[in-house]
Amino acid sequence: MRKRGSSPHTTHLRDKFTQYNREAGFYDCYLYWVNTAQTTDICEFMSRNTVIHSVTADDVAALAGVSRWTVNRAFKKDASISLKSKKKVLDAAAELGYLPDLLAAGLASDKSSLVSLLIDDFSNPYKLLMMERLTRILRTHGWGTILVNTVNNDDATDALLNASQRRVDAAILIGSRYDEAILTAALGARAVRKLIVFGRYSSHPDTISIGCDDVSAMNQIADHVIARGYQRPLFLAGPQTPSAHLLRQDTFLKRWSNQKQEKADYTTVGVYDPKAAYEHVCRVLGALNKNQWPDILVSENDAIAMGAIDAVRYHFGLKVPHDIAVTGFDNAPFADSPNYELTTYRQPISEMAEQLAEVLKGRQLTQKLNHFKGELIIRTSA
Amino acid sequence: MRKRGSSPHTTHLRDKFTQYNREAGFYDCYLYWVNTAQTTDICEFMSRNTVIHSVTADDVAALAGVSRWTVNRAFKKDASISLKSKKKVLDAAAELGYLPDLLAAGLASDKSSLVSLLIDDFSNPYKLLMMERLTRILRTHGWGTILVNTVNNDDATDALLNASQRRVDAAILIGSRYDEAILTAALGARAVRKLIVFGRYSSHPDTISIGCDDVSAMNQIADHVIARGYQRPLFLAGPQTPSAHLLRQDTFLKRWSNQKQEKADYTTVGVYDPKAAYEHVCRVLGALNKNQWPDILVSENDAIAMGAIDAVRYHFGLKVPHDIAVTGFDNAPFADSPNYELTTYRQPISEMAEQLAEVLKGRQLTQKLNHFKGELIIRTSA
DNA sequence: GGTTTTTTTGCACCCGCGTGCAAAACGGAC
DNA sequence: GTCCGTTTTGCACGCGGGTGCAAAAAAACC
Repeated sequence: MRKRGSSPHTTHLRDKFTQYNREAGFYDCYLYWVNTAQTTDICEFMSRNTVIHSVTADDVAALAGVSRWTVNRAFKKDASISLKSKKKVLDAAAELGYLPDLLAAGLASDKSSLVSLLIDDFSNPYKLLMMERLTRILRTHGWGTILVNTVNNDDATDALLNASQRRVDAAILIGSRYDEAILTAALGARAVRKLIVFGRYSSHPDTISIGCDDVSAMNQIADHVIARGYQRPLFLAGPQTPSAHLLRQDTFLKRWSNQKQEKADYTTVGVYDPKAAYEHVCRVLGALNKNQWPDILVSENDAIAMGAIDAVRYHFGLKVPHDIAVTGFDNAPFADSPNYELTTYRQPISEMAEQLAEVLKGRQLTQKLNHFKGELIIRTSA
Repeated sequence: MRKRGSSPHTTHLRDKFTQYNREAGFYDCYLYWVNTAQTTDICEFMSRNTVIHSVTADDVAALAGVSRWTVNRAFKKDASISLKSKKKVLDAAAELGYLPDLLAAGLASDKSSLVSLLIDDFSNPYKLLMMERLTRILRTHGWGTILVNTVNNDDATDALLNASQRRVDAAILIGSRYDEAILTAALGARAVRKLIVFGRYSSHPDTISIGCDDVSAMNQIADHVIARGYQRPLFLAGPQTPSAHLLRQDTFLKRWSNQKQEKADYTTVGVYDPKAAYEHVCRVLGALNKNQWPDILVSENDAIAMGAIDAVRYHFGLKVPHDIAVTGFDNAPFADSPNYELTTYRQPISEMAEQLAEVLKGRQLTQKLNHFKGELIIRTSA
């Protein structure tokens, strides 16, 4: 595709592009983009050029009259390079439409600037929000995000292997069911350099878990439920993975028994999926005498809460919160829809994602990675 | 990290791993995995080993007593290699826990086996479904998916540049607002080798668009609406991008006027977002005299339809479908929720994703990439 | 067994860039 | 102009594996 660094080739490229140089603003926009990683009108820049790939640092070096390594430095911040040659290089690069090849860079430096994001659960709309934040914020810090689908639990290790083949800098788990075995596998094999559990507590050693302070959050919810005078809560729990340690559930139950001197009940839905929650709630409430019914369903997250509301409203024909109230957790998309008006707790995902970027950079600013404070959002569902 | 192919090093690795060999089933599982790309219990395999990275083909070659290139062939299907040496190599590889490095392979072969998936819209739950299918199916065909967030339109070109830096084999657009400029930029600059618009029609030349037969689909919806006897439809349109060519909208309007000898009305929501649709419907219907009200809202997709239903039900206090009916398109998550019970059209995304894989492999089996047939799903909303 | 055909194997060279170090250029003081 | 300290620049070598071809080995044939 490209004859390497051959002088005629370079000359050819040069001829090809010099026609564009006369048009004003061309360089500026390119340089601006390179320097700031902001887009002004690169769009225009790109459409004017016909070959952007297969231009290597050698080509640029030849055109700029410097060595390849100087070209290199021009694109690397904090590199020792004189302003003069930096300008020369960037000019040449702009002329040729050169951009460093991240694949080669990754191979050479053993840093792929890629992370893989493992998700095992696409039925929870909250994941959409997490993906939006994570991809956006990680990219501003230079990381690409490989989305890995592990809906089958078996796939998870497979995916991890794949991740290791791609030399990702880290694997981020935002799933709900990952168990010890997977974590151990990933870490034991050093398939990934860093294993990060995001938005969820993990007690696994060597795993970095970034999440909000579930205890404080759940206590706020409990206090709210108590303050509103509810008497018979039923906690709807999600997947029972050992590493998550049932943190939200335990916290709620403990708080309740401390405050009310009586035990609160709970039931395990097992999946963070509105439909499953719907059916579970139908079954559980259906099996109960009316006088044993809860007056509030405290859900481990919004996905469950939504299913619960649907069940209360459509299966039993009752009113939320009048007959049975519901709380959630996450402030997922649709939580604010008029169908749900869910009282819930918002995790500060953006902050958490920023922290994640710091962790990836190796600067772990704080040890308190699981104590982000979010906010209780009170709507009409409870 | 690793001394390259040095004999003492290899011996060291060998020592390190031979202890595991005695345990039964170890090889088998590894070999099985390598050959079938299926996971049996690689999990266990991985956790037993402590170094999986930084084992190169050279190490394996040394251990197996063959050349590095033979090792290579053992991992490449359809390669010419004798069964005997393949076994030798795979045994050695299993012993060392070797896996080929995709980064290096990508650099050498100029195929990264990576695609980037550009999304500009995280508020439509349908995207969740598309991501699930695409990532899962592409992975079975060997591609990793880089998720690129382009919520800011400006970011799209930036993202495309980034994609080119990563040498992705293709960029897949599943956004809603990508306009000509971006497509042209991407193609003009050859920033990406292939530009694929998925789940949506694109008239742009050089762009491969894979989608269902919108015309046939929308006609089915129109016929259903007519058959049910609705008289005053209002079409709720999404973003007005030139390349999408308003296919669904035009189809519906045309069908209606052909069948009913009168024009149907439409209004432009502009975004595929339930909230925006909610407000838009409130505004539009609010400005109309009751006698001019539509009896059915035909929506360009489910995201809009959901917002429309919410507006009808909660803002105007009316019943769906009794007062105003609603149809959608996509059969997105939540379309079957009791809140919506949306009559909609399901696109065959799995089939489409398989077709995408074929396109990536360069075998474009059919020219009819925009004529997948889905199915009309009739629920209670219309 | 000798010869031809086919399969299998080995190898030089390349992919595009990073790293650490040594040489060169620069700049200021005398 | 010389000397010395400080930038700045150039370079050999490496990252791990892919490609096409030629040599070697195996198989087929007479």
